[in-house]
Amino acid sequence: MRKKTIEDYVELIYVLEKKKNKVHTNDVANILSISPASVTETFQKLSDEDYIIYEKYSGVRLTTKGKKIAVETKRKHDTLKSFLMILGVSEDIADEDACKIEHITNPETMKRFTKFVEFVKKINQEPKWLTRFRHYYSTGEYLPCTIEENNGKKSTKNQI
Amino acid sequence: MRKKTIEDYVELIYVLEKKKNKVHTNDVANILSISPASVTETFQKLSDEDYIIYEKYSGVRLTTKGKKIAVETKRKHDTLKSFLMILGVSEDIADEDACKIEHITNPETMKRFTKFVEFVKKINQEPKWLTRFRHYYSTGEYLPCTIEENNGKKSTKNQI
DNA sequence: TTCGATTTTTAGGTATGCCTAAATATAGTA
DNA sequence: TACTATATTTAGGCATACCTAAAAATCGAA
Repeated sequence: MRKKTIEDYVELIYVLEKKKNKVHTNDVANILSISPASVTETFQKLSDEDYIIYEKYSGVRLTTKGKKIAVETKRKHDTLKSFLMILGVSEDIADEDACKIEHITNPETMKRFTKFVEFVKKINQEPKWLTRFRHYYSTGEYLPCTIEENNGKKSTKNQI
Repeated sequence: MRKKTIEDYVELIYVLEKKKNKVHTNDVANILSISPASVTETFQKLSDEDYIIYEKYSGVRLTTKGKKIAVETKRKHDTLKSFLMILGVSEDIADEDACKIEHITNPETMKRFTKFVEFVKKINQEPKWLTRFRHYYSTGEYLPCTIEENNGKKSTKNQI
């Protein structure tokens, strides 16, 4: 796997803190699939830079600064995951890709994604255009938007 | 800037080859904003791994293998850029973000993006739902889809 | 056709994020 | 409480992608 960023660490610590109070070297090492020794090194670095409070052998907690980054990153992650799933990406892959994309996108791009997710979720059902997209994705067939007229017949007059 | 991948190099060489026949150390160094010495190192590595044909002091060309990667990467780049621009991201930022995202997304995700771009571009005008999305983005106001009925009046009955 | 300017390569160095092995601290149980 | 198992840290090492300075090759103009 790619090298881990500060954001990866604080986001993970943030998630684990909800369950465990203190987050330990081994917890992080197992999840990130790296050696505990490497986690210790990074804890020292994150502590120097004031993202976490770290005392040897006793686990870590986020500082205010660390928590801020964590919350922002988690929010980006969740938005990206929703965004990808709206397009039909499976949950596992959406989660993986969100993990990678969350660290690199421009704030403008991120804002577009956020608004897009909001836009799609404004109404309770799946929007018709999205249903048509899914149909196009799986069959290759492009259906024009058919509209239920008052008389119950369909029309292709007003394509949307 | 982040460390450059093999894909970054071959994609750039591919683009430059169209104009220059042979691509030189300095061309690449300037564009990637790294020292010519570093480019030489990477050329040696890419040559060892059969992505480019490299002879000292004489520039490089892509091999078949290198060109294949380059074309794939460029296609991903172009698709991502279009995708982001459809959502309203400005061209410059779309280009930058495409550069980063192109290296990391799962093929499934990439396929969804590709199909989405196709879907939107199937018809000549901007789809109505997309117009409504842009409106929502810039004003925060969620307009339900209004349909021109045969009698010329608008209705919000059939929301799409 | 030679010589100065430019390009490219080589040599040597730095920072970082990972590793393993060994040392040390802590925790749980007898 | 003491001992063993587990968790953590330290020490030393490796690979990589960058760097600068200096050497070497090439180019182009007089």
